[in-house]
Amino acid sequence: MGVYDYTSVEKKWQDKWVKENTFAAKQDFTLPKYYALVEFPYPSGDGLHVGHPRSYVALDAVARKKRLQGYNVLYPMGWDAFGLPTENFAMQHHIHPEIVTEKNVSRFKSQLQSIGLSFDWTREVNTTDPSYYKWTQWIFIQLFKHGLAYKKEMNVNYCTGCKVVLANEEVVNGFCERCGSPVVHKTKSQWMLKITEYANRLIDDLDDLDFIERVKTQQKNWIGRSYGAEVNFTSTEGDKITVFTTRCDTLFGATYMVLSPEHALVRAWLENGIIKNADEVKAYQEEAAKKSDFERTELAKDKTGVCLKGVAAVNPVTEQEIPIYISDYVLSTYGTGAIMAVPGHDTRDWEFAKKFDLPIIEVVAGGNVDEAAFTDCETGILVNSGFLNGLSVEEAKKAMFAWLEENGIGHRQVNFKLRDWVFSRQRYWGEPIPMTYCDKCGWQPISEDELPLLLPEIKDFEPGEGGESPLARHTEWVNTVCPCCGGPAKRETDTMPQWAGSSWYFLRYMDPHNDQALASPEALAYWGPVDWYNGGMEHTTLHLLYSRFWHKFLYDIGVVPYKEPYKKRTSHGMILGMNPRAFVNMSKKDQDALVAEYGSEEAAKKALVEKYGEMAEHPIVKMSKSLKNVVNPDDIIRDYGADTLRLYEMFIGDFEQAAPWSTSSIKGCKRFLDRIWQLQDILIDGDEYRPELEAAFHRAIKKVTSDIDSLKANTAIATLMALVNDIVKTGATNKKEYHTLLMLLNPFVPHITEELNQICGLSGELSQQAWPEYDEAKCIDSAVEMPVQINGKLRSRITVPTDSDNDTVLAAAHADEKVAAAIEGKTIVKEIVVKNKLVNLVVK
RNA sequence: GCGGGUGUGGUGGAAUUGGCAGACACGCUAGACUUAGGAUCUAGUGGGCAACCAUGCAGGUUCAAGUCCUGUCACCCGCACCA
Repeated sequence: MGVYDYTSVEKKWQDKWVKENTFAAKQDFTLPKYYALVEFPYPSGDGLHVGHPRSYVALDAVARKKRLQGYNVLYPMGWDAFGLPTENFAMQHHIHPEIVTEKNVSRFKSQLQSIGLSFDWTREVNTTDPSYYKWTQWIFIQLFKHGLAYKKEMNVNYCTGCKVVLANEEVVNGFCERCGSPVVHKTKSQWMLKITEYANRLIDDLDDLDFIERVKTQQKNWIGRSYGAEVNFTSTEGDKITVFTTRCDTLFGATYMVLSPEHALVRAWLENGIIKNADEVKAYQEEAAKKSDFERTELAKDKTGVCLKGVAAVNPVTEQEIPIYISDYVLSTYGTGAIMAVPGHDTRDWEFAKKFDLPIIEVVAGGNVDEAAFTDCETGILVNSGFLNGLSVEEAKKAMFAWLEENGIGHRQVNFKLRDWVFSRQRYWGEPIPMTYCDKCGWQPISEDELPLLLPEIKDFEPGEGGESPLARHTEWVNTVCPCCGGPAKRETDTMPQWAGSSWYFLRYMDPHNDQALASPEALAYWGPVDWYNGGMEHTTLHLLYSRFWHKFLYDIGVVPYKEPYKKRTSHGMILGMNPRAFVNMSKKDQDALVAEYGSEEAAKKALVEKYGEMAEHPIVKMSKSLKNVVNPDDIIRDYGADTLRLYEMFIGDFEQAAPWSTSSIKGCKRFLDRIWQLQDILIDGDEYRPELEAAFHRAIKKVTSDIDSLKANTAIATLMALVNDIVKTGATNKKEYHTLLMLLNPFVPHITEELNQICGLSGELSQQAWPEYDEAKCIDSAVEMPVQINGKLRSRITVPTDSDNDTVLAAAHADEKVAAAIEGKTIVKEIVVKNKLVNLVVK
């Protein structure tokens, strides 16, 4: 039948699918539904790289299989198109971001279509479309009306590169997650969202979800719930100093206190002249304020601080006076910004106490507090602790809670690491925040029937130097009337962060053209929640957490009928590339040249590390533009075809694991497809599996069916390769077999399978057929080959009828020549037969 | 430091409840067909001449361990002075 012309065949089917909307979800809400979702991309100017399709193809296979199994499948795609790179590109090239976005979207879309993904393109959404962001703004207004959006003057992370405020989640080691510029602190008035209000539910509700474990633990750690107590100390000046502690059992061992340098009491005491060493204290405060987050963590090992002279605290349980220090190891943003220090049983306090020569009292026996803090809560027994003596840590905590409450000194308290979400960005290319400020009425949302509040068309979207939004310069837009009193008011000029539009997009797919609501209640009830959501690990504490928060809020106000947006969450591993700077990846010629230059291979490698950093030691690294090791899917499709690309991405390895791209391995996938193509030459009639292949087919159906659902496409494909090998060995295949094979392959390689099915006239379009069924009873061959072990070592193999009883199997084993020779003259101690698996004879 | 994960041929990776380690593929070797081969096909391919030895390392349980238990090492990812 000649060579397979993948280019024209793939084009033919892709055009047909787009033209006929073959994969559009049906509006029939009585059918069983399945909602498969992949994270919609940010349409950057670079186009797709081979990492994108890994996620898309995996769920495409799931979606295609579910359709064949009779589900009404929603598998949508859209564009998360607001964001900085587009805006930066637009500024550099003096093109409006809207035009840049449009261009990028059309490139992405044609790339996705050239992969043959079965997206429902009738439901495409775009976060920058006013008919979409109308509802993003609407949700913000609801958040405001329910007290979950508030404006606050606060210390924020400010990226010196992007000139924009960042959320905590966007700061990595003190640097901007996106551009890598240092992040500094600034005080700015910001819109905040009270995600902390949902902290408990965001943790607790994880229990019922089918999320991969690392996503759950990462979210839990990020939210960082800890159970403890708030305890009130008093100062010698009569102030109440509240601390948070998880170890109230150690209160008798609190020998000093530490406040964060920013603590309000320190400011008050300085103002009142209570602190005698004010200069020293002020100097330390300034020093601490200057440090970036990065410096603060870098210097973490070495404790610094200043003792406040002229004021002390009283330990409420010992009634002893203890000194008060300020130190930047106490964070103003966690707990109460103040701690009771128990050097005997907290590592940080211990280090601090050693450095400042403070008393260390052992209150939990079991370690040696002179050498190190004893932090074991399991085995320790309370000592030197009055009424707690002799108790375990757990018991002592309970007793202390009771004592604190009885005496009005403290109470149980739960604290979180999670901070409220900084929601303002001083940028142009984002959703306008639909709020106005009036001197009389304060902040007011604009009337909901004025939504969407359109982003005004402006030309100068450079950010202001002082970190001011570009919109602020457009007074004709800024000046408006107060929706409350009708007086003069000003619009909010900050825009929403990139995460806004993606926090609810999966709901819009359910009913994307609705102009009365973000989606109809019927559509929301039918399609939700998302059955399977796949996306990157990097979004675990960003998009994934944010969207769970918004969803819970929408649930609370009755918009959505279920409290979690996603039933199941998985995460694909990255596709890695060759590191051209690693010695082992260089051509022989370049290696020789380097060896010649530096004298030896070792010296050459060392020189590379000096030149490029440690990275030069790793042969496999992330793909990046700077290394020029990015593989473009367009090239792969041109050289091998979309089906080969799809097959390879699924075959490359464990889906959850990172995998290096290999240009040679991909050939194996191409070869396999060519063999599938060639099978048509040996096609014979027949509408039943031939006996010699029947069991193999039933097993393959079973394996592929379950493997697609458990993200093991690699083994599903291996099974199909083995099946093809078996078929080829028989020298022929019949129509029934070929059709089943093409059906099983269809979710992975839809083009070639549809084409072969059509050429050979096997059935109507595969996309309209029913998924093959298997019969458990027929998965088993009539005879099995069983290994025979003597003392656990393989000695021979016997073939017996399947499900033979032990006596039959043993008789066959003993009849075997090699076995007989091996046990010659030995005593049989034990005979083990595992049905259909193996025989083991234990001899002496 | 805390949390999560991974260690299997030259490479990517397979191995239901413990039950033939290395499926499937890449690469490599030899051969065939070819003017040619970076195409295709056939055969071979963990190590060792063998007995045997092999799943990071050291023990243990078991008739039987990649899988279970104890200890240990290495690497990767996330968080990181969170009281």
